[in-house]
Amino acid sequence: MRELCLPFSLEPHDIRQLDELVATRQRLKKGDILYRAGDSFASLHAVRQGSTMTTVLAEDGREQVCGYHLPGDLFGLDGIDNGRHKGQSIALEDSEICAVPLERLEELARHVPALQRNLHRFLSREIDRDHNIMLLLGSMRAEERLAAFLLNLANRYRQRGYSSTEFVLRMTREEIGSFLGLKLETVSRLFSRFQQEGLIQAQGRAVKLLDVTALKQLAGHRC
Amino acid sequence: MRELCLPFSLEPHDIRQLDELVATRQRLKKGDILYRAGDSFASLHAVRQGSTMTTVLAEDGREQVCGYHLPGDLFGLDGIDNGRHKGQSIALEDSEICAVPLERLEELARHVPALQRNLHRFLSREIDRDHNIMLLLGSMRAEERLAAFLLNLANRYRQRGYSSTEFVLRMTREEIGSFLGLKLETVSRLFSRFQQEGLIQAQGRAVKLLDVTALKQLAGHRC
DNA sequence: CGCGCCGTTGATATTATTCAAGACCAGTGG
DNA sequence: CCACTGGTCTTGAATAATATCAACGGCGCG
Repeated sequence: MRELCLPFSLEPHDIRQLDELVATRQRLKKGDILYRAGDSFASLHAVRQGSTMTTVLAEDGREQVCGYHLPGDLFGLDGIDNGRHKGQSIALEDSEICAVPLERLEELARHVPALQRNLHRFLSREIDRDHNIMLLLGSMRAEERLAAFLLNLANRYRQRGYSSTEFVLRMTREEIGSFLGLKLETVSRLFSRFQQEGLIQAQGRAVKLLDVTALKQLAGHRC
Repeated sequence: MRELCLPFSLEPHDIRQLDELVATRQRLKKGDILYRAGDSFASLHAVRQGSTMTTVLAEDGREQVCGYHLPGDLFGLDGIDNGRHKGQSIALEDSEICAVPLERLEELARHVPALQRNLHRFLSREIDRDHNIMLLLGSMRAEERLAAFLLNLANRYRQRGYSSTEFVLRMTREEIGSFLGLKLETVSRLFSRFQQEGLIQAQGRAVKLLDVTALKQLAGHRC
């Protein structure tokens, strides 16, 4: 959990207590579902290894990808409200996920103000993140969305000490499309076009960013 | 504050303490800005009378409406993260807004588990709400979005004891368009079409829902 | 009373989707 | 080892949805 936001600036003693909370450490295979809509909610989840994707489903079956989570990310907060998950979470590759029981986390937060604050910070960041995605979905064109998506990934890989210009996507074109509010063919065409224009080099899911400046310009400096 | 979610199931004594927190009660005129992006953040806000709209801005000036807040709604949680608001909030009509200092709310939440839980519930609901908007923006067509928007308002007016079928919008066509990821002309055309088809009756911002069933069908039962 | 914002509507342009065909690729079983 | 298969990805052509540009009417506010 050290890499997560929750322990930030906590006393060593409190960090130890927080570590003890992390009850289960679950291994998932690619495609495994961690929870479904309607499942009872009890814990936040943290990616330790691998990656996951969270989605919401409409009644008519349409699906919207809401999040793409890399190691160190915390997710699965929908459901605090009524104790039932609203969306679902699926492993994009073989992954290891930690569960943090909310009730015990709240208990600890009551005694450790810094932890309480970090938890709120985290929830607030999640809301900010969603607002940015709403901006993306509501007012950006297809090419701008993909550019923003790639730059967002670049930043997150950099933060984690990986190459920010060369990485392997774990989502299919269709999943990326769902995340960005586009159809898979549109995503595929954009990858081809970006490549033609020398912005990226891509073969399948392996991507290399060649012209980050141009991508930033496309994305409106939003990343 | 009684109508808000925070006091739900709290002891009278704790509710009194919560009431005392509500420090300022601010009057805003139509168009007044409550806070701007970058302003320092210290309080959550609650609508007591009137209505407000929260937006996020892109560097290039594009604006996305993220929320439309009616009396009883709590908003303005962006900014817990780093103490600065990420978006801005503007009054859509003459309004009265309460401020709830976060620090004191957190202090109280540490001693009142039910309040702590309600606060988390609220943050979680906000995230769910955003995910639903992402679903709307990412996978629904223009007419479906407007139908969902109108039904969402209908529900919220019903909850507040007002007519759920007849209300006055406080947003311009352009603001509705920004909220729904559409251009103002598209919104205007949809209002006209819905009227022609007998789904609604509208003149300007005064709206009457005539065929809620059909609207629900359009929105994919999402409301 | 007039000015400016707001809303409507039409014609046209642009963007993204849909439908369709085929290539590629990894994993499986013969 | 190879052929097969299902899922994924790419690409083209046609189509549909929405945006853009433009003009005008109306209402409300000063």
